[in-house]
Amino acid sequence: MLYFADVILPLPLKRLFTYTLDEEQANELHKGFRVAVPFGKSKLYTGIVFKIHGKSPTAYEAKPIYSILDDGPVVYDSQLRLWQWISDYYMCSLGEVMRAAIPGGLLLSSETVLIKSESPSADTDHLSDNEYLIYEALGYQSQLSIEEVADILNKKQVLPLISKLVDKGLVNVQEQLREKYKPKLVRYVQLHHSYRSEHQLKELLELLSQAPKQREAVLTLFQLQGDRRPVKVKTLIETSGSSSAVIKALIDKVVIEELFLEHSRIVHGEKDESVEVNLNPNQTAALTSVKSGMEEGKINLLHGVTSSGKTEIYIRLIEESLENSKQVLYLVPEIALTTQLVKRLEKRFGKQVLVFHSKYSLNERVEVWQNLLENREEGTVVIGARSAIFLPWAHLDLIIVDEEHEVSYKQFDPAPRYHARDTAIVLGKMFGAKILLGSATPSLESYYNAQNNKYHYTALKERFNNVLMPEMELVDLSDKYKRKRMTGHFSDRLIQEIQEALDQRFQVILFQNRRGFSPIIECHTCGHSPQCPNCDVSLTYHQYKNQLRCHYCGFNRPVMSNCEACGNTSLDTKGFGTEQVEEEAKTLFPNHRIARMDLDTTRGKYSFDRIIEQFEDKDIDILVGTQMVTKGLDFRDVKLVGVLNADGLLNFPDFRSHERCFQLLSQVAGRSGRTDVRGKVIIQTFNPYHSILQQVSSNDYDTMYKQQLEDRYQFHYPPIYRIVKISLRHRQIERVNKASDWFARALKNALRTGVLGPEFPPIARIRNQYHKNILIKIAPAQSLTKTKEAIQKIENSFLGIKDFRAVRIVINVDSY
DNA sequence: AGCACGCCGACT
DNA sequence: GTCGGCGTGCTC
Repeated sequence: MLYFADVILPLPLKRLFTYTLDEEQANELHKGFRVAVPFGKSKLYTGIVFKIHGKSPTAYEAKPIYSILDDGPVVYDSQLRLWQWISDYYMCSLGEVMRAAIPGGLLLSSETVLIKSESPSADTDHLSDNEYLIYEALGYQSQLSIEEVADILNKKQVLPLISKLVDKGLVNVQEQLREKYKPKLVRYVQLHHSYRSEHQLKELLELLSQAPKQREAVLTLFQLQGDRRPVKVKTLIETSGSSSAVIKALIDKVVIEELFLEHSRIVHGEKDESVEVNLNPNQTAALTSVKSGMEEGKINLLHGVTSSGKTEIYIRLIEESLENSKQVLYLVPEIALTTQLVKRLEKRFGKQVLVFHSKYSLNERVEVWQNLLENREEGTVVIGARSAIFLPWAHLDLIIVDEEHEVSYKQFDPAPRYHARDTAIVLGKMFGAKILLGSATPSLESYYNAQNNKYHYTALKERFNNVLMPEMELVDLSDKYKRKRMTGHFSDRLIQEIQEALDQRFQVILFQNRRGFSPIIECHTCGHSPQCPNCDVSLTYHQYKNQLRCHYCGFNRPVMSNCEACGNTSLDTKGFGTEQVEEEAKTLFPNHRIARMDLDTTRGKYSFDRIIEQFEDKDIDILVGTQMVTKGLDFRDVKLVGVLNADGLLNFPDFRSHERCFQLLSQVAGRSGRTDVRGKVIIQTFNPYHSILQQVSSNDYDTMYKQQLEDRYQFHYPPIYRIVKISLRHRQIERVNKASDWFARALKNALRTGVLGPEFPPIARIRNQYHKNILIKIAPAQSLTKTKEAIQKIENSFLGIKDFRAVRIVINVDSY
């Protein structure tokens, strides 16, 4: 009997790869195990076993696997089914799903190393200089990596030289598997076993009477070691007041022995039994409604305005699942994963809380994964960003998708371009889990489903503790400019309100959805503005480094004082970002502490938390920020929120821009106000009569929904139609044009209707590559599966055309 | 995705 | 003459 394993490799390749197994391996190996397999020219990859069977491949001879890496599955069957669904639905390979799903730390990769041949032929005379250099280096070092060889020789292409050395029998090459995950080891000590009894100890202490420090350390260790457990070196040093030199001396004398124990990197917060979660009548009613929806087996949408207390409802539901030792997935958008929220859950659920998040290190993510594999039967709640859907769930009981409308739930690049909310729903269905989507401003998709009775809908319209909705004021910028009532980008109204809030010792949030100082530098004389050499965009001015940067390719260069086109010094800035707002605010309010929160100031793991903490502690009076400040923050003392310019949000060339503008502004607005003081929101705009801004200021979700839905009907967009975007790109504009024309024509032939383009996107060239998009709109009655099959077929023929093969194609299902 | 092979221009 | 640029093809 022959055995074969179909293996998923973490590569963007459509097919699986088949390897042979011997009898023993076939008995040990199962679906979902990791294996190391040779692939291509003598490289080892980590793969996941997808299927074990006895059908020999006919077209080629399968290679044997290199080794089995696990004694239990790392990915469960249900996970693999989810992978398959993602691969089918989002039109990507299983390998791409695998790469997104498995934490990098679990993927071993191999490295080719050079080692000295065991029986070196003495023939070193006929070596070239370079060959001799390498041969000599191997005399000092037992092995050399390819990179090291390249470094020694100071050139890139070294493989021909290496194969010459191999041919001459002087060196051998070997593949070495490298484990990336490293358990955290902590240094412990314990008394040597010959000093464990009191009698032995006494003798020892006498022996050490000449060394009081060591004596003291041994005594302390004996006391600490009461139950014979090893003691952390750190603890011993702290309690005994000795130094590491003393410890080392004792280890050298074999009085104590050192050992290293594995420690978990998962830090648990303290459970606080005294914290009570009391629901007000509105919340209780909402909870009852959600539960009735769950009993009907429906997906639930909880529409709760900011500060209405959705989290307490989540906590109640989580509690019930955990009491039954079930698992809960609590999805949040990346930037909403704040320490505040995690702490709150930890106080309630203690060690049952796990956090899974992209700012976590490779090792930390592996440990969360392993924790779920090892504690299958325990109640656990994982709070995580979108990739948490891939964790090895065993008995998922409840999925909460908070801020359900957030666009960041959709992965943009690379594949799989999945939507975490939609995928979570599929995952939930697989487990028969209860599903709750929560938002203050639901996506049109979810609200539409609720309206059509597909989802169970629950509204929570009152803010907690009867906090009033903030008062909204639209400020007409064109009028303010005309009447010279502007100071920089601040209108007199905004300055006045800020001053008032600050005088009353309240805090202020200023929102500008653009980082940097000002996007564009423009010459007043000739109108020229510096462009990126690689992309079709103007360079963005960043003051803190006095640099012009491209946000698309990262190109940067110093700022010149003269216009490079006409030589005049009449350079001026156009548009503005958070940096400039911060600077102007500092000039306007020199006696107050002002801080900025955007991508540039929150790069580190804790920098985000630090700013939040400072703001909470009232060490910051005015916080200037991008949309980061809109997420899940709960600040007690913010009275005023100022939106510097709402127009940038309205004018995005995207069918969702109005919806997104409403959501964003509603959320910033929600940051202001508290029980006794009504908050205030000032929105500066050139379009004060724009319907979206009117709807925001009157807090009218329903009108916004109706109007937007009408647009979506009329222009064939989601949630009525489905869309698939196909992007093509290549360095040569001609090739992109020809290829996309061909592709679009083939699509039009196959689908008849709903194919738009090809068209250049607003930024046609990025990183020296020309882009062109084709949009497919799929009518409600049209089969999604059949449409995708047609696209797939066309892509396959496309790849068969020599001239087109070099053109990159990206297919984005449900593109945002 | 990697990585080799093969074909071309530009330098020690 | 070699070095390294990229287009092309293959990986069980």
